[in-house]
Amino acid sequence: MVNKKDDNQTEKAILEAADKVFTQKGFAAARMEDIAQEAGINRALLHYYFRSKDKMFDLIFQQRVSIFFSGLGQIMHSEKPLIEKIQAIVEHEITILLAHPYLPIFVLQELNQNPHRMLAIAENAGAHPSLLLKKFSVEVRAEIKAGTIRETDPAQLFMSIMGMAIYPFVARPVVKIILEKDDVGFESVMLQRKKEITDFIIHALKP
Amino acid sequence: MVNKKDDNQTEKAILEAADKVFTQKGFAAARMEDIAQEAGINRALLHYYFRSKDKMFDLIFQQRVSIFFSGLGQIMHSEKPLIEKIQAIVEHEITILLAHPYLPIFVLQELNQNPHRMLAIAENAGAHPSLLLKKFSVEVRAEIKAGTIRETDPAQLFMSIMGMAIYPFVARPVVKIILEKDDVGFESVMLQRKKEITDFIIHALKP
DNA sequence: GTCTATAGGGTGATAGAC
DNA sequence: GTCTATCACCCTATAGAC
Repeated sequence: MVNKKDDNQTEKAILEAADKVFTQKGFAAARMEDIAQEAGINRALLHYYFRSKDKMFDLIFQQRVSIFFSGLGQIMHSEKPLIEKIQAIVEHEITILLAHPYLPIFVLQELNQNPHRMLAIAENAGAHPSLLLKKFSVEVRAEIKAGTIRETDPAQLFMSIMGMAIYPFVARPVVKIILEKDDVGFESVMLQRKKEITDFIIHALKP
Repeated sequence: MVNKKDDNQTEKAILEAADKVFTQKGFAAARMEDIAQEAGINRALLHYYFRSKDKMFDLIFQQRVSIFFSGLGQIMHSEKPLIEKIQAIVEHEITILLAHPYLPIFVLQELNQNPHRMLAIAENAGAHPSLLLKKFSVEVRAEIKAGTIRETDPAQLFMSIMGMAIYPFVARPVVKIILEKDDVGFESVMLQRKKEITDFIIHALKP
């Protein structure tokens, strides 16, 4: 226990580097050399800490998926009234995606190639994906019955919410060109978008 | 010109195979061997027809982006009234994506890694991306001024339309689990979704 | 713990026979 | 045009010195 330099210092550096490289390039295009350079260390060290590229990737990927789902699960199962809940979802998604720009395209791309990974990981994260909609659906139907919102299919509504919030980040390079914005401009548009989406949905749901 | 077997028969087979493999795995993960097998031929033949993996990919990618944008451009620049135009966009996107399930995640993933490719290709396709919004914006503002729709930012509206239509396909594996559907069920939900989205937008835009 | 050197396997591309 | 054989390189992983 005497001669170790910064034990979990380098481990942390590696994890950050791996996250950056994997997230930006995807598993196949990412090379161990890229990660080592990004972390300022040697390739062999990566294997010393994490054995293999696959093991490293699984770790990173699981973390990323958790970010994507854990917060969402809490909101979905909370006791807020429907409109507030929708507002919270939108704010949460956009806030997270502003902090992690490459997150959704990375997760969705890797998931598309390995759909089975999804279940195991998401359940680990505590958010049974198939249960996400259950409570939400009940609440939507209750509001419809009470006449406070228009007749709508809960699943379709949920897809609309997620699509409006997440899609611009997935299509970021296209959006930047079409809107003629740089990164700063893009982020400012996404900040406005929080209120824009919520208003849009509230009006769309009016009876 | 006597002994050649099926000249553009194999070429066509290769293109189809390349499209399938590249679209499903992305450039980095796709191997020439995969494509050759899928086409029922030999690796060397791929190089005989298309020289290199890069050249092959560029070709496929350009075609895919064209599918994505060419039809959209026509609709955006047409003379339909606003609501009809929005309806046409939604129907067009969902129809195309039902026919090409892996298209958006593929295009968006590769674009994220090579944003510069975007411009050259999209302009080739005849749809200046930065002009896509111009006419649409004017029309939206006209309707607002006429009092037929609510005050809305055209760019935000456009992102909402595209997000609602495209996102479920990008997140297809997640959606299938959350909605507990198989492929057939997913497609039927997306068919319903055409009307769902249009209604949603019309209500959201009511003054 | 961290490095250098190298093994071992895979992949894109070409040469050359048919 | 289509195949087999092979080259040359790159990348993951490990062995071994410090």
